[in-house]
Formats: sequence, C-alpha cells, structure tokens
Amino acid sequence: MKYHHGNLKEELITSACKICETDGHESMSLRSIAKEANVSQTAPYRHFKTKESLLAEVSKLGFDELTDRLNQSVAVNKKLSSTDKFLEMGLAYIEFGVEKRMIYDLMHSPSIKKGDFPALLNAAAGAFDVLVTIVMELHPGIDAERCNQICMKHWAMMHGLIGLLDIKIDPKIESKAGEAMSLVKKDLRSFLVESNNF
Amino acid sequence: MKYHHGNLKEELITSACKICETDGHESMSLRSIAKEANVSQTAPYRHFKTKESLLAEVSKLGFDELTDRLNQSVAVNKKLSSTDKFLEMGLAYIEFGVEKRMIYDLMHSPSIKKGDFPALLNAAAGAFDVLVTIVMELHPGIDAERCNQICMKHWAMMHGLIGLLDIKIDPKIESKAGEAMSLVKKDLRSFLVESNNF
DNA sequence: TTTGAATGTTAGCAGCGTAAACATAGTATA
DNA sequence: TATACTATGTTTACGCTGCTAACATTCAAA
Repeated sequence: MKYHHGNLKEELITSACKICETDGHESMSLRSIAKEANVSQTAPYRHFKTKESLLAEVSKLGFDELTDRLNQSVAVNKKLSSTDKFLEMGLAYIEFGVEKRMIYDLMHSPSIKKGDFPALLNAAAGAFDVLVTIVMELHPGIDAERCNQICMKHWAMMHGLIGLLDIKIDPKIESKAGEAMSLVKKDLRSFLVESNNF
Repeated sequence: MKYHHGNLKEELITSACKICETDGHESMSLRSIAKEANVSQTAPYRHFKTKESLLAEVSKLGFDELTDRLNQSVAVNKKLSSTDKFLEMGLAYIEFGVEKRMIYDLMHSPSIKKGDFPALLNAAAGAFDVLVTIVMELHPGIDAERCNQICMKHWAMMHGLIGLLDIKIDPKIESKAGEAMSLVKKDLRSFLVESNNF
C-alpha cells in the first residue's frame, strides 16, 4: 500500500456519494467516509477545509447529474413536441428525485450553505436554466418575466412533489392526504399532464 | 430551586422551540435544550425516549400552528369569495414557511421519521385537510380524485416555493434562477394569482 | 543532494446522544 | 403516621463526532 494515495480527493467524494446513497446524508461522518476510502480519519482535511465543503462537492455532483438527466430527457427524442418534451423533463426531474432521494435531500439540505460554495450555486442554477430553455421553446416570444414566473411555478411544483412523495401517511389515520399521495404515485404522468394545463 | 421541576416536559419543548427558531434544527442538541431549561443533560430522558421524539413534539406544534393559521386566514373575513379565500390561504402558508423557516425545516426534516410518531402524522394530515376543505368549496361537486389531485398540485407548489425562496443565488452568477427568485419575492401575491389559473 | 511543499498518520480536544447507577421528592398504602 | 413505591431529578461514563496540532513520509524543485 502506497503512502501517497494519488487520487484521494476524488475517491473521498466517491466514498461520500456511496454512503449518502446508502444511509442518507444525516449519517455521513467524515470518519466513515475516510474509512470507506481506507485512509486515516483526518486525511480528508488535506483536501477539504471542512466536512461541509466535502458534502458541497457531493451536492454539486448531484446537480450536475440532474442537469444531464434533464438535458437528456429532451434530447433523446428530437421528434417530441414541445409540450411532450416539457412533460418528459418533468418526469425526469421527479425520477431523479425519487431514485436518488438521499442525494436529492443532501442537495437541498440547509446544512450546506450554498452561498459559501460558488461552484455549487453555479451547478444548481444550471439545472434551472434547462427548465428556462424548454419553457421558452414552449412559449415562443414569451417575455422574460413571465417565463421566469412559469419556471418558478413548475420548479416549485416538482420540488414540492418530491418532498411530499415519500411522506408515509398511516392508512389508519383519517385524512385526505394519504389518498392524495397514493393517487399521485399511481400515475405520475397523468398527474403532471392534468396539473399543467396542456 | 426545587428538585422537582413540576412542568419540565412542557418547558423542554418550549426551550427546544426557542433554540430551533434561533439557530435552526441542525444545531439543536439535547444538552443545549436541557441547559436552556436549567436542568441536567440527561433530565430530558425522564420525559422523552429519544432526542427525535422531543423534536417530533416541536414539529407537531409547528403543524398545529400552521393548521391554525390556515384556518384563520379563511375565517377572518367571511365575505371573501372562494377564490380569494384560496389565495389568502396560499399566502398564509408561505408566510408561515418564511416567517418560521427554521421550524418549517424541522417539520420537513428527514431526520424525524413521521411514521414513528402518530400524533405528528395526524397533525401534518390535519394541515392538508384544511386545503381540501377550501378546494371543495372552490369547486362545488368536484369528485374526490380530482380534488385530491388539485390539492396535491397546490400543496406541492407552496411547499416547493418555500424551499426555493431562501436559496440565495449570487447575482454575479449568470443565470435566470436568481432573477426568477427575486421576481417571485417582489410580489408573491400576483405570482400566486397568475400561477393558479383564476 | 538538499530543501520545502504536499500529503499522509497519530494523539487529543470538546461536544454529542445515550445508558446505568444513584439521589430525592411525592404518593399510596399499612 | 410510617413505610414502600414510583416519578423525576443528577452524576458518571461510553463511544461517536468534527476538528486541530504535531509528526511522518513522499515527491518535486533548486
């Protein structure tokens, strides 16, 4: 075993991603990340100023992947109509959020102050810009303000939906909330269609 | 100073609320809560099985207050039209989320598993039911499925909006996201009106 | 070859959640 | 009223955490 690892920074991020996806970001400790990468507990401090800055890199990777997925969802089938592209993008967003729920939570965790990490902020803004692009295609000649408004509305809905989708409401509890959840989950596509005034 | 406090359980919850509102739920330690209530570090264990169960009570209080605010927003002015009531409720929801952001984050933190706390689950469902009531008033005779769908759509949008509202995007970063944020913040009411197809 | 920077380890701090053992106060029963 | 039980507090201690300081090793430049 070499003393100098050679590629520790990347490996630490990889290890962190793995732990996050498995156990969630609340149970990511610097020590467990270091252990996963087979280095001492304090080795990460040669590459990251704080734990938060390591998590910020994981978060950034999450936004990068999200951006990729959004781009791919509209690029895969060039023959799709604008509205169908928009729909596919919505599904891709939710798919990412549900599939990579633990990463998604990290990406939106208040424990990472995005303002302190410009690269992260940039990555997050990049994902939003994909949405802007498709909305502008959907409404040709739309003015910027109205476009932003529409984007915010849809982004908020997607984001909120993911946040709500995994709240398990005990069926024994008498409430409409549980029914509404399972209804949406049962057919996400038609929910999106009917919620977006196509 | 009496040895038996007499009302420690409630006081611990109060202290926890105070700390949460001030410093956020990530920096709430059982020890700091105990200190705030002037008792030993382990005194809380006579009233709460775990730290999480204490936080769950704080979270529940949050949902109770949210429910109250939503109910009040539509009850204050009986002469309001259904659509205006709906709008007021939306504003009340976001107001709560922004005003009590730290509590709101706790209420939706994945570190509290709602399924383990029926009272909390109940309180959360109660808030949703207020929305159901007003949507049914807004669309008389609407069938249950469609009603649930509409509720989910609006709830998700409100929830998502709150989640996005405090992301500070550096103006230096070239992105539509920052503009969109400040646009929404500038006039939340008109954003809601235009986003809800009145 | 030597020197210094980069990158690793070890040891140790204070703070954390939690459990066990112990102390005290209040309550029910004899 | 005396006694026993229960509720509710404190003290101590364990292993985990993020982080710092001091030390070790390797690599690269002079």
